[in-house]
Amino acid sequence: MTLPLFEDAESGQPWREALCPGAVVLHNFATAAGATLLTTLHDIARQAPFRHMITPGGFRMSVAMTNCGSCGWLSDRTGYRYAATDPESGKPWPPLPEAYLKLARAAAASAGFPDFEPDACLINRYAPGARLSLHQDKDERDFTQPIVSVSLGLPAVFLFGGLRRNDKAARVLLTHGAVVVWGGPARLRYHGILSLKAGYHPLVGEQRINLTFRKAI
DNA sequence: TAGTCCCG
DNA sequence: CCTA
Repeated sequence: MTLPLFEDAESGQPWREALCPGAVVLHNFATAAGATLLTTLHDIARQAPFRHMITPGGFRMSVAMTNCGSCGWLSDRTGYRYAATDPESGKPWPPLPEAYLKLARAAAASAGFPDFEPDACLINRYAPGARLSLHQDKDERDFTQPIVSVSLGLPAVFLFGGLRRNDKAARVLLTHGAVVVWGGPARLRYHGILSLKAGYHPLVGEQRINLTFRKAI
């Protein structure tokens, strides 16, 4: 339950970094589970391929996305929303694997959110140069449920801002296995990812994968 | 006419 | 620029 506290990011040992009330980074929390998560990811991506969605403004997102779970996050010209089916195939999104659910619940509980029941997992793939500018996650119904974000592969700089877009954002390096959990007073904080720097990760290759768990409905 | 998770 |  209580995670050991280590100050050495390179040790492979878990350690926690508090960002603000309601938000914490659990470094190396998912490092051991990484290989299993990625094997399962290949099955999901075969059923629901990664695609570059279009924002309501008509712009192509640099991050490639897919989903698993009973609903998935979508963006197109008409706006942002959750939907039970993949518009590319008309079929339901692949189910949320039990291993994903267990990891998300464990991370949430470790961060002080013991009753997290995610129904959506957005899967983001960052190639070098891909980024996500500052935004809020506010398409979900219940803001008492936290956000759980799992990083795999290449490291990326996470921006964690305030409740207004112009609030100064903290910068946190998220390496393979890091899990960020934010909820409560931090639930609607702006966040984003800086342009991914090229590199090679032994397990994931030349990319970064992010799994974002949410209770959408 | 507000919102906009784009790029510069 | 769109659309809601």
